Amino acid sequence: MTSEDGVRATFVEGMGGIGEFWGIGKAMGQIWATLYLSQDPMTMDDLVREVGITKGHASTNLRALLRLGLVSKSFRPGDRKDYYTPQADLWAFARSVLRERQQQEFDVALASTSRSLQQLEASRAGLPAAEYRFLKARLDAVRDFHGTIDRAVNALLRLEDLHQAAVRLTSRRRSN
Amino acid sequence: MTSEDGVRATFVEGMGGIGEFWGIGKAMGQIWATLYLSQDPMTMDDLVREVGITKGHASTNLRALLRLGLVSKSFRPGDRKDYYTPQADLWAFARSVLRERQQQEFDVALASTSRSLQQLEASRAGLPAAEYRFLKARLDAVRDFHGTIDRAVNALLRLEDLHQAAVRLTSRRRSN
DNA sequence: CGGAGTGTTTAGAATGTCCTAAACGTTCGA
DNA sequence: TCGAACGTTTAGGACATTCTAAACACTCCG
Repeated sequence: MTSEDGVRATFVEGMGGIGEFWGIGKAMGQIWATLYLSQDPMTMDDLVREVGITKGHASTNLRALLRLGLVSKSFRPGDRKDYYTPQADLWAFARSVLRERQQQEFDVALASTSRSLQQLEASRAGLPAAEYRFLKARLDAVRDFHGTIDRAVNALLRLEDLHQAAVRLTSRRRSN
Repeated sequence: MTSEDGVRATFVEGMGGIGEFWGIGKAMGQIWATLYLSQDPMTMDDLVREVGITKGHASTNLRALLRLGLVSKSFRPGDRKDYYTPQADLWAFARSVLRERQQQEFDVALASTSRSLQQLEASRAGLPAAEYRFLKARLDAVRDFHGTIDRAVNALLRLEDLHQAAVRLTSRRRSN
């Protein structure tokens, strides 16, 4: 029980909240935060002790973190334990999370809108012309909107240095 | 039961998913979608019928939608019903949702990180110098990161035409 | 072999969120 | 004043999610 424990506890708790908020779960946030404030790689047992979750839960969440590239695993000769290291580059971290969310969003949104448009065309004959035009215009607007967002996010994700883009965006040059 | 019902059902269901995904809830997404595909303002009873939720639930979610500016309310002389109209400008819609999330995120993230930093300073005397420097560096990195993101999002929110920014971002001019 | 050390899987408990049903309050017109 | 129309609030049920506990599988070493 050293004197910096409060520091870690506060930060870990906060990252738990952020993890929930961004849809990656409280435990994942807490695990990542714990690793992030550790000078050395940690084992699953270390995490079980420090985060206060069970081994099984740690296992599941570590696997998810590995899949997202938010944590990496390493080994030591003559030691059967796995050692975990956090992705400490916060911009890479953000890119991973954003990429994941983008993927999910894209699936559901694109599917429903384009399917609606197909159905609209299919039933065009049975509709009043004004109704058809109205629905077409609205659904097209959604599709265009989504397409633009999607391209913008992908452009962001392709930037090797997201940080630079953010700084540039912040510097309020009026470009017109 | 006209032939375009499938169109609406598909889209409404999809927006329900998107609402969940963005943390505003399924019902809010569905209600907004229903209004968006209606040529005329709708009453709460209309929505109860079309979306298939109860009056109470509709009431709660409509209030939330109003608060976020995603829906607006109007009246007709000699008619006690409230009439609801969707925010049909999708860029304004996105701005509202983004603003809301930004607010929440900022609260939790800033609070935990800066509190951690305070605690770190408070317990500085009892810490090995190397440990102090390590924690300070990591927490500072988080705070800087968060500050940059926060400024970037606020810059986006201030743009009167978010669409233009997205289009510009997409057009991949190498600016260095 | 057998047993200790490590990580994974799973059944179910705990928790939180969403939604309904119904009571309630208010306003308006007969 | 009464009752109908409309919207709000609330108690609780249904559901999904998250987490625990414990069984399980694998590997290595004595």
